[in-house]
Amino acid sequence: MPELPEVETVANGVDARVRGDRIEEAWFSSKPEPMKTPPAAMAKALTGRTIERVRRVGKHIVFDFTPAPERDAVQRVQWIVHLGMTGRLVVADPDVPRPPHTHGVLRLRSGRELRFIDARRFGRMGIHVLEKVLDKPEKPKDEAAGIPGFKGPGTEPLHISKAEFRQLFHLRRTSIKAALLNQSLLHGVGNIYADESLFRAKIRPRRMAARLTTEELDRLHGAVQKVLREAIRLGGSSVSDYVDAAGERGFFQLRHNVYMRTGQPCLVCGAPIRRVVVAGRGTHYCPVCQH
DNA sequence: CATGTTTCCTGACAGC
DNA sequence: TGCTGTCAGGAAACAT
Repeated sequence: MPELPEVETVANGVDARVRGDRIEEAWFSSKPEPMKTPPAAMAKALTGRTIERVRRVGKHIVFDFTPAPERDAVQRVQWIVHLGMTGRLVVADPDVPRPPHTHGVLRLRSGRELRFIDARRFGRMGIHVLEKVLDKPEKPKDEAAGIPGFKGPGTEPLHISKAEFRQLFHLRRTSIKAALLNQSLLHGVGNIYADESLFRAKIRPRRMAARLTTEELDRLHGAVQKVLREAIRLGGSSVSDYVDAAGERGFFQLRHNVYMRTGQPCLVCGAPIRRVVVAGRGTHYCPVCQH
């Protein structure tokens, strides 16, 4: 399931393939509304735009378009895609048959197609309208993220400082696992990387966030960043059917210490990995290494 | 507001 | 073989 490293991999792959390309035609299925923006309105907003850049914000994929003064005067937009659980963005030649559950197709000037495929339809996409950007030419208030326009709900885990990280969690009266999954706090950590980070920080998932010591929070901060960076380097984790824009699988699943390793020996101490449900999610941890 | 619970959706897989 | 039932899980909607 796509979390920050997978989304980053997909966004980079799509960017490399469609940057500078022009959207000649857009189509979206009108199945039980997988979109925040109605399909027809979204197609209209995208048609004729030239893709300037594709990038990741939290678990969202953001499409920026090259300035088009006349259209922008009416409304400047970005296209936001969330892959949900099984969503895939794939660049393909039109003669390659569209797989089942294809819910969106952008026909590009290069002749290729950008396709959105999503079996479970937990994915979401929509048009993000930027506010009056023309009047105020891009004040770079978000220099760290370097991003005008769409912002995720929470803080970027790769950029957050130790102090900020402590502050985010130290008053939370909920399990640290639930807090890590809360996207309005940290934006991008999902079930896999929450479990893997907690293992590396040697913290049990059910511990209440507010009861963690400063050292533990600092350890967790380091673990989250390390795990995410390493996963990005390996192209993400391919557990169910995740693939990048070229259809390639990632390799971080080979480095998992606990996720989906229930009953198997801990790679550090040999104790069997335990699985419980926390915050409604399957949660994996080592009962010996984690306290 | 903060936190917990339910819902959406379908492929995969267990059990008969 | 083929059917039925259960489960997974991100995030929004709803409930407490």
